[in-house]
Amino acid sequence: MFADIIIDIKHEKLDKIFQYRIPDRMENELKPGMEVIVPFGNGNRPTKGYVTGISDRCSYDLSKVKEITEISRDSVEIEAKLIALAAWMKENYGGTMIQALKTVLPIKQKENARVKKYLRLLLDEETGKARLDYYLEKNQRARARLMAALLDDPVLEYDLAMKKLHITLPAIRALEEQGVLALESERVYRNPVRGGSRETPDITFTSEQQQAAERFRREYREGKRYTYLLHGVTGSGKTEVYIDMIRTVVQMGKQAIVLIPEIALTYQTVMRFYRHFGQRVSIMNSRLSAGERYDQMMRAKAGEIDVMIGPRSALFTPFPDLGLIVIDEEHEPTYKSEQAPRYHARETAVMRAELEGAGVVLGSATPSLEAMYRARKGEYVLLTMKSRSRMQSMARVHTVDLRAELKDGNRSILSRQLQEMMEERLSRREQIMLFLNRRGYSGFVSCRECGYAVKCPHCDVSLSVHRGGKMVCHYCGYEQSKVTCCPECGSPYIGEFRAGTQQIEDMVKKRFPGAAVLRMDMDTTRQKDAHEKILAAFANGEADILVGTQMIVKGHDFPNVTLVGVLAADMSLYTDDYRSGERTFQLLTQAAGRAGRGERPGDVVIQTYDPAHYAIEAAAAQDYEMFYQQEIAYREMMGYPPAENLTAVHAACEDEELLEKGCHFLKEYVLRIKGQAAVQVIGPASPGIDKIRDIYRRVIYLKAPEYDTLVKIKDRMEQYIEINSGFDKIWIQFDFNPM
DNA sequence: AGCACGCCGACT
DNA sequence: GTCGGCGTGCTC
Repeated sequence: MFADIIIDIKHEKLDKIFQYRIPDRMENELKPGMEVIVPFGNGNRPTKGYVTGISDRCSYDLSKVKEITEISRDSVEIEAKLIALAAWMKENYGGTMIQALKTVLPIKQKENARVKKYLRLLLDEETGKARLDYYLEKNQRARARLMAALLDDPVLEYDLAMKKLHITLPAIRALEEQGVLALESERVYRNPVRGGSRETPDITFTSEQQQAAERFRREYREGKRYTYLLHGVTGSGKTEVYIDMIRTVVQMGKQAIVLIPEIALTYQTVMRFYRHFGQRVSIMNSRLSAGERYDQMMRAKAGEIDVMIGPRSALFTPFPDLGLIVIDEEHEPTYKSEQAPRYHARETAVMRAELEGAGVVLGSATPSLEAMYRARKGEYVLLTMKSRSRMQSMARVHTVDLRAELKDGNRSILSRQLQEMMEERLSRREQIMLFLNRRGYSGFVSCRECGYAVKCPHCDVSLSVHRGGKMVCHYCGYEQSKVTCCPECGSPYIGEFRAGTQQIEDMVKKRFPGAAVLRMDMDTTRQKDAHEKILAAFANGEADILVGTQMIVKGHDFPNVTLVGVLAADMSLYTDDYRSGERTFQLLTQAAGRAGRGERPGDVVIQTYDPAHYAIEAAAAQDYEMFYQQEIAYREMMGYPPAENLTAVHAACEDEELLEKGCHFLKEYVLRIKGQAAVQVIGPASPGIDKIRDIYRRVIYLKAPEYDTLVKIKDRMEQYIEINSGFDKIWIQFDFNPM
């Protein structure tokens, strides 16, 4: 028997699998995920490695294969558990073990630079100079170069010295041995959370909050570890409940992870935790450098912190005794990874909790169908909070039928009712949010005579117009100047189609000249911190109206906002994936939740062309149950997740013909191996965008009632792809229950 | 990352 | 010729 092993050395060159023979005495014991000691390299020096797989065949020159020395028993528990988790992820989401390990283990990679290495000169200037002369005389140029540099600056950064001076390790080692310099490494753990007052404010719970927190506390102390789904309407105070639950866990000497969707990682959220847990809270986010993130992981491992707050990746914080994982806004699509392994944080959290004896709390105002489905089946414990805390009442929701509006001659994007209400709010100096339910900003350019749309030559997407008259591709960055006549038919009637946030901003300014308008979209938030700045400006009352896309409806409390307008509620319904209804309902509910967070009650105006659609009706009625029943019936009928399971097999290749052939063979293969299993194979189909950066893309869908069936097919397909060299140039990735 | 190998200039 | 520095390439 042979074991696949990855060597625990952080260097890209070694980022591959090495095979070792398994001695008979270990055969029964050795399992993937275990840490072992193996002889490595020419000197057979004992090296740490992780077992990623076991097989009875060996694909390497047998005479060169060595034997595993031993299983390291004193390996850190934390790592062993994370590796087991990685093995589970690899199995359930596809991809390689290395990819899985990389997502799970805090590997330094090139951000190693944060843990800086320095060269320090140990000699005084005089002896140093003498030394330099000696090296020059001996014609030892590398040493001389290094010595000269050290005389200029007695402490050099290792990386810098290597690159700028063309010095390699042997030269440094030589000087080290001669006692000329010392190789030092300094690790600077930084704590990104600081400042703020730390009075522990008393939380006054509503009875619903009380019930949820108490039930958790009781069951947790009894040693029960469940996955809870905390379904609480916007403003019901979920965060306070999380804090209380985490307290319960921390009091028992355990640690907690709080996952938040990236966008909501706001200063306020962190400060709320800071007030309760002080310096023992740390955060993770993309704004921290990779090195800083690594430092946070190390602090966690060393037991310096109790609570880690961060996006998806914080799920793998190496806590010594993990007690609880909280996933806030559980329904957010950011919890699904876009890179292999394409894991979902919710399922992975449940798995990690199981491996480590921890509990899980999923929180949302609009739970994902998946979570609610499992709760109804009894897999999760459902905790419900139906009323807003702090005596706020729910917003009133008005639906406006845009078709009727158009019939009555109003061609503006603002309905008459919305305009009236806006005027009223402006006169009362209250704030308004206008939400355009649409991704992107300005529309694409198309010809009104022949319908030709200007596309990117490298990608299968329309170019969009930016200020300054340029047309830009968002996928590859391609730019060209704006066309003045149609390249196809020569007609001069070519121009931007559909209104984006920018156009809405202009329009609103024209209609309400006295009002100060702020706009928030991809365009205005491109700079660092622009996001927070705009929101802060709006919260300070620097503007009366905030116009924006999705991003304005997340998180944030604006007590002075009493009117929210959803300009085109059904835009997100017309995408052709099965989650469009769910996404629309969630967005509308969130938008509605923005209104009336202060003392005054709020109003919400939903403008739509399809007021009878159940997602819009349910959002208008603020009735999750009604939505859930309709949506789950649809999913069950169509066999979509969570009722059944779906795998998207993405394939991409520069050669369109080769891709088509490869997909054909893949499909044939699946049809051949599936046997009597209830598997549906759909495609190869277009993934929506057929080409990005000159690389063609196709997708095959596999549908089956049981997840395991799909996992088994994935395993067979991975084998098939590896064996057949025809797939060498085709990039293939699996996506289980894609979002 | 660490080790051997081999090239190339310098010294006996 | 030989010695030693130093870059290169490989490690199951």
